[in-house]
Amino acid sequence: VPLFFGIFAPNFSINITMINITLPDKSVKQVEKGTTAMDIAMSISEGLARNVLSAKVNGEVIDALRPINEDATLSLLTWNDDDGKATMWHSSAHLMAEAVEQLFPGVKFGIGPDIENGFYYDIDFGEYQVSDADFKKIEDRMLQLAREKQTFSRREVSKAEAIKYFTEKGDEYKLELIDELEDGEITFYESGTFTDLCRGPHLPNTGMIKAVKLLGIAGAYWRGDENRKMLTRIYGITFPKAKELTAFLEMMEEAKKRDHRKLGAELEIFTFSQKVGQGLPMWLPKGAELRERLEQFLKNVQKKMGYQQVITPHIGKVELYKTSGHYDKYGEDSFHPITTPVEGEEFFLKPMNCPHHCEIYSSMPKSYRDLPYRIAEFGTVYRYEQSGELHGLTRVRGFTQDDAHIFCTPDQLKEEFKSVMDIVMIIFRALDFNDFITQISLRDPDNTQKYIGSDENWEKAEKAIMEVAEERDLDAVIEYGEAAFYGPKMDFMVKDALGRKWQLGTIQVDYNLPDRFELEYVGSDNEKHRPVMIHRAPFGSMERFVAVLLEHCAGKFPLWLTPDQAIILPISEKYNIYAEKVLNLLKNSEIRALIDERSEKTGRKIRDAELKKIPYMLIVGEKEEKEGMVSVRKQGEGDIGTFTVEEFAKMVNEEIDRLLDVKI
RNA sequence: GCCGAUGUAGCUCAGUUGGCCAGAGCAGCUGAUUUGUAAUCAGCUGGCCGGGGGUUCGAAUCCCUCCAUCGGCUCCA
Repeated sequence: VPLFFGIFAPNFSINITMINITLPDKSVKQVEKGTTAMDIAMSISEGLARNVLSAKVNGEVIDALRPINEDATLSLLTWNDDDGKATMWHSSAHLMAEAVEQLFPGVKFGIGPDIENGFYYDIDFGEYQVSDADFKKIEDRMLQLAREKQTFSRREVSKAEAIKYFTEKGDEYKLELIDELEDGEITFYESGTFTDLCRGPHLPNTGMIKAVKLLGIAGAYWRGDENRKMLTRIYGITFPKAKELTAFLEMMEEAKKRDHRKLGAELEIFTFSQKVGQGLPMWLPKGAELRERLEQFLKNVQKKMGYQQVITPHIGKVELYKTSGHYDKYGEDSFHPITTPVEGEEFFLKPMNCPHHCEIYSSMPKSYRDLPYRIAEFGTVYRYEQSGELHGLTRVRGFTQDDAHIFCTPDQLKEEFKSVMDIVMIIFRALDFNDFITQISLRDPDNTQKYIGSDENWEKAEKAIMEVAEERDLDAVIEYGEAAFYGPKMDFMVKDALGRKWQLGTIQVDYNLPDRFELEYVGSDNEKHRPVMIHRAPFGSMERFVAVLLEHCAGKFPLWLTPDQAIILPISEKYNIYAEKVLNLLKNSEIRALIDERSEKTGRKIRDAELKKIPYMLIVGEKEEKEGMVSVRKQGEGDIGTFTVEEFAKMVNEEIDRLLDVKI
């Protein structure tokens, strides 16, 4: 019917069915059935129509050229909408596939979706050897095809027809995908010489793609399964304007400057050595001092919150990990045990601190009056990570967790969880971390038998976590089925300079280890009971935290944390003695400072201090010496005036107190 | 671990199709200069061209292999 409709519409106007389209501003347009989003855009303005990438009809994103056949709400999607961008990038994946297929005939295609920043396509290149040297060629062909303004034509096909097409083409990957689809829900999209199995939606035409950049090439296992064939994944991004591509590339360059690996070396925070081994960071003096300040800060908070510090060894007998259950799960895929030469006893480098802490718990009998029992340790652990996984300080083989374990009764769980969350918030605030994601991981409600612990306890814990998040006004993402088998958890995630997410703080409820270690306490009823355990690490690990912090503040650490808070710049060597005097006064006020005694010009000393991101520069010359003052320059801001050393010290300490204003 | 790329001085990079003792800027050291809010000048030091093996009259340049790094995949207690 729709086919005839178009042709004979004028003669049958009396039979035309009208539909109501509600636009985002709530206005309603009455149009003929079969009108497209593009038609409606055109009726509003031609300029708008030129920018429409796709449309959201009754909540579903569809092609702007697809007929609408019933009353609907409609939003026209442009580059300013995430869904619009997604359409552009998904179509770009097709465009790239078309270009690749023309340049490398016979290649086979896996999947090619849009992603957060662009798109990729997984391709089996067969005998071809492709590398980023081929990018130029592919990009040029893509632009050439884009200029042809190819349309994307959507076609519903039967399963048999779909199978026939890809059998003839010889693409087993598409056939596997089709196999999992129901007859009647299969659609093809055809653009230029390329036809793909695809749900859509797509752009009105490829001409809207004005700028193309292929970003990378990587192996990717078919369907994410490491036992299956590795396809070649090409990442790319496209834009409706060349200028946007330039801006994107500039942003990427900026992000690289924030890379913690670069900043960590420049600011002398940490280093790696091939001789020591990959993934084994070493903290340089400035980094070690900074880390100690972070640790001290947390220790102080924890002390106020009733934690006790403990210290445990770096190795533990194999039996310890058999009891904890970690041996069965990870024994093979971990660092292998070390053995004593005479007795042949086996020890593991500790991959976590909990088993040791459980043994501390049971070293003395506990009564309900001893709970909650909170023990903390900056525990260094070692984990085998596949070599390809290592990444700066964010993914290493040896790292220190700001670990603590809380043993409590099920009734105390909620209060304890809340106080742990408060610690996380205190830390995030002191470091000005406000852009983080909170994730709550709960049981899969349809599959509760795969979790250890009673339903009653799980429900209690899950309810407690949700309530705490709500009471503290946290906008948490809830993931069902993401809980560990031993308990629900809450994680805090932060993005790095390139937008990759890293998990930092974690709070986990555990019903498993108390069982395995047979932990007990005597209740008021004089009966033995099993405590609940909470694992928690507000920083996550010192290494990863400092890495994310470096990127977060682009190397400009908060004043209380930064290695050197001020540098004294004497105008000439004549004022070095006065500079020493200023330095001593600052030391008395617990301000970390140093003197640039080189015989350089002031401009040069300022430049170097600016590049080292030292927060305050104190310039001293004849005038300052005579008056007992310092001229203060703030990093990144410039001259802020002349002060006495005491005034300056007070100003700095007040600034620090504001940041560390911790109310417990 | 897998796919792809990279590896030249502390850092950023040059080194033409293999051919004289491997170069520059910054940093460092020495000296001169004594300086007022983002680079003073001069001289010098510094490299087994990631390690090992091979091809060649000759290798930083070509081949093999190992190591490390980078971007992904898979993993992540």
